[in-house]
Amino acid sequence: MKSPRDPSAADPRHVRIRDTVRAIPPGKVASYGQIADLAGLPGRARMVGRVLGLTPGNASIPWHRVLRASGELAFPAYAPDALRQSALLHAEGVEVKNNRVNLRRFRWQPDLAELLFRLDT
DNA sequence: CGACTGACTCTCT
DNA sequence: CAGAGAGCCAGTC
Repeated sequence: MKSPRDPSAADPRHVRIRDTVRAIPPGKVASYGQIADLAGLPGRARMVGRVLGLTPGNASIPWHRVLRASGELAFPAYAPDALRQSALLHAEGVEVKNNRVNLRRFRWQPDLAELLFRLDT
């Protein structure tokens, strides 16, 4: 029962973004812009960050697998969120060095078949 | 409607 | 490779 004054929860764009982030497999990462593109929202990288920020930390969404296009974490090194994020990444085998990840090694690059399969189900 | 802000990205130096 | 600048877009005031 959501009031009509709370559009964010029902915004189809937000839903798409969260679904796409959930499609990132463990041990892999993606950039904000990449998620926006895959979600059918090119140019909305900032919106991806916004949605993740609105999402409660206890929600079942791998927010830690999303980084900047440079491979850097979106938070300043040593910030609580950055420490938490790198810990989660390390836990699944992703190396975080100097607050950044080597995208050449850990970037998630789904082909069309994998993408459709993961977004479906 | 205009000004500001920000879990962004690209280009140029 | 670090910094500066500009572009972009949704949300807030």
